[in-house]
Amino acid sequence: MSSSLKDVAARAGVSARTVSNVVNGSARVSTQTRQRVQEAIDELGYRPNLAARNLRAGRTGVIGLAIPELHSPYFGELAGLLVDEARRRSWTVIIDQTHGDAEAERRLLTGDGGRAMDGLIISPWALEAQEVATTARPLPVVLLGERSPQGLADRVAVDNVAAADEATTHLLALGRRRVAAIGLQPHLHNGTAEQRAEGYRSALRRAGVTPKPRWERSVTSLHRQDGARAMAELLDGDDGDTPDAVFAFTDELALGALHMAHARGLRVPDDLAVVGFDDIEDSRFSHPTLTTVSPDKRQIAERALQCLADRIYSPENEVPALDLTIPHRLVVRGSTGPGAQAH
Amino acid sequence: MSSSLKDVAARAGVSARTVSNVVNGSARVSTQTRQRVQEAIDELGYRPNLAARNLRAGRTGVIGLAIPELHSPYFGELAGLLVDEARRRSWTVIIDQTHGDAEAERRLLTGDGGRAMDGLIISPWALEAQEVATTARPLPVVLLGERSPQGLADRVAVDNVAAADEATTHLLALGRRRVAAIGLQPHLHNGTAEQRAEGYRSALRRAGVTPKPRWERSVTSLHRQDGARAMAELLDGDDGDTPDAVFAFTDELALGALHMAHARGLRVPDDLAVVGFDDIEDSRFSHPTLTTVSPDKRQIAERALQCLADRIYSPENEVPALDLTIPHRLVVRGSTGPGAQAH
DNA sequence: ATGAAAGCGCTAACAC
DNA sequence: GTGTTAGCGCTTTCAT
Repeated sequence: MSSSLKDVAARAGVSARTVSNVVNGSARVSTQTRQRVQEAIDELGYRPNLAARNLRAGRTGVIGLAIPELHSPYFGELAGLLVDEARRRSWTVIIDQTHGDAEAERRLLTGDGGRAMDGLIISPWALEAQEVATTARPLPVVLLGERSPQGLADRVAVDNVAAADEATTHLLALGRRRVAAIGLQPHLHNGTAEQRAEGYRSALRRAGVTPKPRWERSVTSLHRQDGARAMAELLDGDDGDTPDAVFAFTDELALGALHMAHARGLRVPDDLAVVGFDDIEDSRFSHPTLTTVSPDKRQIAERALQCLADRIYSPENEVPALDLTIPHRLVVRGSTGPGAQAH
Repeated sequence: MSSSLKDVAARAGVSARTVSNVVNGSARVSTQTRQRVQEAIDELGYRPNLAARNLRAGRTGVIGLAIPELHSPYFGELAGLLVDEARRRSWTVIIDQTHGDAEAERRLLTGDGGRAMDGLIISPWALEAQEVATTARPLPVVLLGERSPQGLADRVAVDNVAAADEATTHLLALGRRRVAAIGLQPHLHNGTAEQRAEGYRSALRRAGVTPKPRWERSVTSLHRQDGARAMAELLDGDDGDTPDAVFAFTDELALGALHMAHARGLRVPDDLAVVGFDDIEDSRFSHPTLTTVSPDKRQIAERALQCLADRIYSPENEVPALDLTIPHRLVVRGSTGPGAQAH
């Protein structure tokens, strides 16, 4: 098997203590001894055993990342940024996909891993934010997304209501009046959908447009095919009152809607203007390119890790839970670009 | 702090041994004792400490997953499947993004983690497969992708040459003769690009078409913008000899090419037929939908985990390294669909 | 500047 | 069926 600290000590003719000091660069060791120890380390190919180190230190250097789905572009991009940022801080990331399942979300929180991690970043779908916060205790947790833990834990999110309002207002400013929304999720008490719907409605009302229930389409999940299906429902309306604009609550939904619009022979943006939410990579290359709300994902990742670091390294600072709002901006592209002005 | 096995033992009035047995369900324990212990566990909210368990058992229950980039759809989808499959086998996954950087790839192999994992799944970009295999020793490793470790470790991949040949042959069968390729990476000695180029050329030759250097476009990375740039180069050819078909080595490249073709006013598939590789979700909803080579990703994930499990749990079986070829199929969609027949 | 030794929480070999 | 005990490899007080 592989060699231990004791082996190194024996080989270098010093005590374990000294080897430990060399490895951790902690106390002062004479240059001569250090060199001898280093040689022994190299010769033996010694690697400190993390399990033992953690057992002693009571800290693992590992954080958990619980995310609904890795394959969706938004979460894929976010996970990538979070992993990189964690690495910068010398943390290892264990990742888990919850698929929005309550049991799966609880699994990590109840420490199924057994103090296997120092902290957790979670984007809950099924669980109430408050349940997440209380269940996790005393594990430091940062929540990502719309559901507020009401001061029981740190949270990082964009202002969804404002962002949805902006997106809708943008469509209205083009002169569109029959503005539909795709992405409600009444079966989930999902803050995301609710907040975006709220922003959508408030923008309509401010413009003097009465929200129309038929134009608010629900979806089961947030993927392209759900968007395509919802778009089909909108176009199949028998009252001939089809929308001239759509605000989709995610880019994936918007791309699905775009797909269906093409299939039905609609011209985008002339016949139908479309706005999405997330600014995933695809949206910059779709046909037409997609106007979308762009949250600052990098900042989400950085702030989330910063919060976690503060909780882990300074638990004694009983700082009240933070609620960080990350900036976003509306990126105007082809799907509402030139040609989108209503006639 | 949290309670230990010893605390539980004291509270239940039994020895540590018995508690351990209850927790692990190992030896037989009288129903009465078990119940008493269970109560103590519940009351104290006891959770076994993983670090200690690992230290004893010499096994961590953790596997590593080293992937170039989480944000790219192909790797995002694959990572999702791998994580789910690992979970099914009760493994925890620590994830790392290498960004195709040699140092980053080596980091995990040299056990920077310090036996922090029982095995590793890696999709190398920078490192030679053989270096990966030898550096990792004695850590069990499964390689994903095109570079062969020459029997030094297990590998799971699709037959790239055959797949690229099929894709190209499909374009030729439509009557196209000016078939370009996008995605060569001469600066990387990347098996992927080389093998796909080989399949592309062999298909051309078999059809009596002489491969033309100008039609083989190199890219820096494999993303949409690289595909768009390469497409622009092809269309900017001053000899008027522009291609009537493109085989892109990844779907992302193909989608970028599609984007540029639209921008230049080309009709796809009429003016230009396009085939990609990977079958990412976007390709089913792009405009037009993308014909692509679809590797069986789920099977890649399952087989990779199976290999790893065999090495970890039965290291004594000195089974020679496996080289598993995963099935793929050509999925024909709009980008080479009706209308693609050459005139 | 270095050594000796205790002990982190757990499992398993050995008793009974 | 259950108790006792010896470490797993490391860090860290207490000595020297």
